[in-house]
Amino acid sequence: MDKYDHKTIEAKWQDFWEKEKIYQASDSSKKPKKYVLVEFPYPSGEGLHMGHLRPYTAGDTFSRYWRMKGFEVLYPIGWDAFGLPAENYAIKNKVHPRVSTAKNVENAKRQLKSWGMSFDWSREVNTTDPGYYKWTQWIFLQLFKAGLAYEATGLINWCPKDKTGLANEEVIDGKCERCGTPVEKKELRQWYLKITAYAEKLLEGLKSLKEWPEPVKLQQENWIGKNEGAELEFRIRNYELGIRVFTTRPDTLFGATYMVLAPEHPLITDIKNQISNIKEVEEYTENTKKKSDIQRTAVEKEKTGVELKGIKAINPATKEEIPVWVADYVLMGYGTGAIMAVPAHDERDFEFAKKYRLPIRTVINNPSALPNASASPLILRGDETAEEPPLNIRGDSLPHSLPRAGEGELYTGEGVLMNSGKFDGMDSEQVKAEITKFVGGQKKTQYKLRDWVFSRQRYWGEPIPLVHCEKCGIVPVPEDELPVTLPEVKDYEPTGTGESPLAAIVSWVNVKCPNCGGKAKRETNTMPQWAGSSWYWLRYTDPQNDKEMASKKLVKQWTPVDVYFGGMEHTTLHLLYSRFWNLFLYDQGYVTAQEPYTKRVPHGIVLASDGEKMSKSRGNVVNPDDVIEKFGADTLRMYEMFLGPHGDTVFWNDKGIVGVKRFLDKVWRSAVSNYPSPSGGGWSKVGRGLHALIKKITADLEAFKFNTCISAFMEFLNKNENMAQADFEVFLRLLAPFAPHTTEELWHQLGYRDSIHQQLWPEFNEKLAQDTKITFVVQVSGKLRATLEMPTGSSQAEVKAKVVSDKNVKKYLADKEVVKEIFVPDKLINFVLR
RNA sequence: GCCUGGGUGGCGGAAUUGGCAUACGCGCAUGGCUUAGGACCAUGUUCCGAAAGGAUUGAGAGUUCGAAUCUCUCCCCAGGCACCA
Repeated sequence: MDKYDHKTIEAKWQDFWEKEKIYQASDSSKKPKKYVLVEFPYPSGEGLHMGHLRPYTAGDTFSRYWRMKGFEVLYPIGWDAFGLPAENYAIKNKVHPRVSTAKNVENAKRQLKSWGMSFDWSREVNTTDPGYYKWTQWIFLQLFKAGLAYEATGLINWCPKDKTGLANEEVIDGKCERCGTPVEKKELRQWYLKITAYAEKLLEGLKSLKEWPEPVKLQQENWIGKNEGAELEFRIRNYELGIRVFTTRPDTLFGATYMVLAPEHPLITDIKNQISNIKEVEEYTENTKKKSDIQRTAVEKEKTGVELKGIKAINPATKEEIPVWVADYVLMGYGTGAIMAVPAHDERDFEFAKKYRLPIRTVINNPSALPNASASPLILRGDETAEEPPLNIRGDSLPHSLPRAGEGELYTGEGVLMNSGKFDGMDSEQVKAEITKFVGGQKKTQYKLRDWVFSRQRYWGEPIPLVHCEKCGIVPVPEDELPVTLPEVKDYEPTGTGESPLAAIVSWVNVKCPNCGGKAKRETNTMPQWAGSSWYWLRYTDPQNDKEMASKKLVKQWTPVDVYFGGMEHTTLHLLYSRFWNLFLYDQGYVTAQEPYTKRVPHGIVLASDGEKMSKSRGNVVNPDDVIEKFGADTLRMYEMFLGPHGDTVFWNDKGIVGVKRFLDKVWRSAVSNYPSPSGGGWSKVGRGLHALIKKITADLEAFKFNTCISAFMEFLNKNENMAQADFEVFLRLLAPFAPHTTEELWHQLGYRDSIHQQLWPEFNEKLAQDTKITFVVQVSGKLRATLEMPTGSSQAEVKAKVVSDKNVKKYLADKEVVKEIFVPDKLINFVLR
């Protein structure tokens, strides 16, 4: 064979690997372990796409590398198969999701095998398998028993197209994460997981994740959104209840000239009969409800609000009576749903005060503002108690006590207090605690993270294993009755009323209470798709266990995951959720690692060559199956890596692939023409360069710089087309994780019987990896004037002696005085002229 | 608006972290092989210039013997968050 026939060869070795089971991870191995994880795919009808190839190839290459390094590597795969597409397909075509899913799994599995992935198929899991979701339900029950799952009625995100509630994390830019439909707010009874109880631990844990990329950690940190401040109470005039507010700036309390309640704030209904313009207020709050989140939070939008006439709050610091407003720029979901407004020191309050002519009182001195008010006559300072009152434009003195409505200056920084009674002259940063104490408030930590809306009004998900009993209330299904299996339904169509299609299966819904035996109904909501993936890496360690989620011994043996390849888009979804579940299971003593993933390696997205997302409607999809048909898996894998750095967005471009194909053909030709018969052993004359190659490939692999590995291979082969056979064998071993089929075939052609993937990774000798000669850079005043071949380790004197005789350099040095000479060993010599 | 990345030939990208900018690949050009080729092989290919030489890493400044790399100002692109008090 003088040409590499990828179809025959790749199929042949895929069968061989499967038969020999060389990629199965052994629980009883004496070798040190490594756990390589890739995000398991959703088996869609379209099959796997280029986007899957990127992390899977990286994980595969890495697994192969670690196996050759002598580790027992666990590289498992499974199916995240609950979810909407299968269900929507069922609605349309009346095919049970179980059936279509099985078909899609079959196809995706064929694809993964054709890519030459070294997965351990004996550990395959499927989230829709009752033997799997039994344990998803079991974990839910543990959360429930720990008080971390609760039912509540509240305003939640609702996707009108998918007809289900959504978690906060599933709303991207105000739209449904799955289908892109603008999300609405709906008042619904929902199950929540109290992820907020783990806010601090999730934040704390990030600090221990030394091998996570900073941007990923930062994004999670921002999502959790910790904010330290104070909770203060403002009394309402002639009323027993007060208004509690959260603020990060208690130091500006003296500047709080009004208050704002969120439109949903319960106080508005409580004091309804004291509000003289209640009609106007209710009209406003009703209007707000109708608006979508997108409309409500649009930045360009001008702020609106209505004053609660007849209501006055009392600023606890100044004892002044201040107006109370309702405005939709205050959100019910954060803090207490009410704020103290300090227009002089908060941008939003400033804007609002300007519009509605509310008083703006400066209480923090802006150190960068000009001290003399007359120097900037347009800026009015409010009720400063300076001895000489500031001047307005006409030069008149201003009234002393009250700030002029709607006029003033905005300054949001820290500084020295003014107009703040006994706190005047103190530093704003230091005075925060004191002022909080002065008005009887408390220090308070707020998080932006919200509890996880955990129920979905859809069919194709794990049933929530709870029962509603008329007498006992909510009762968990006993653990020995798990799993609560999904019943067959006639109609998958979501009802849209906030009830799941399961509610219509009377025979399934009506049960006896496990507690009292009385009449009870099953919970009919299902879990979100994120449930199954929140613990799947644990199941891989012990996938057949029907007594436990996974045996503690095996969990301890394999976890944490050493390296987890996946997408940036899961940073505040799967990655956050699974860390939460793991932390919980850790606290309960079921898992041994506090953090599930030691290292996270994100990949860039694969876009079409037109720079757009690959999509059927655009017609720019490149199907990996077609590329494999034409070029083979090794070429596809290597080209995908060669496109660009693993973390970068890459554009698929059909044109460049021939470069990688040519390289592999060249490897093939080189082998077939140079080494027709088996022999081997020892190092040869190109050994030096080869040591350098081993060093380079090893280092770049460890740093996930796959693209430069490929260049290094190409460069080496270009220079050493006819290397000695022993060297070629080393070259093949280095290339094996990248081109598993080609290298396996050539390895066997060289006479070996074992798989190349079970060979050891080549070691390099540091001394031999160094060049014996190096090219010196000769500069005159920092400009390159010559280069010079010198033996490694040459001294300054040796280099100089050789350099000054160089014609070119002489020309530049003639009649000039050398002020300074810079010598960098094995690199450069620079003559600085006057 | 805020927070992250990033900006290098015609294109994808490389540069041992302050020391030969443009490796490797695509494309293109010329030549070879071929009945033919959009196959393969060889050579060349940052820009200006006939050459000597000069210029060049988004723009501008600075530090340094020396800057793609460090500092400052500005512009642009991608991603995340966004009326979060």
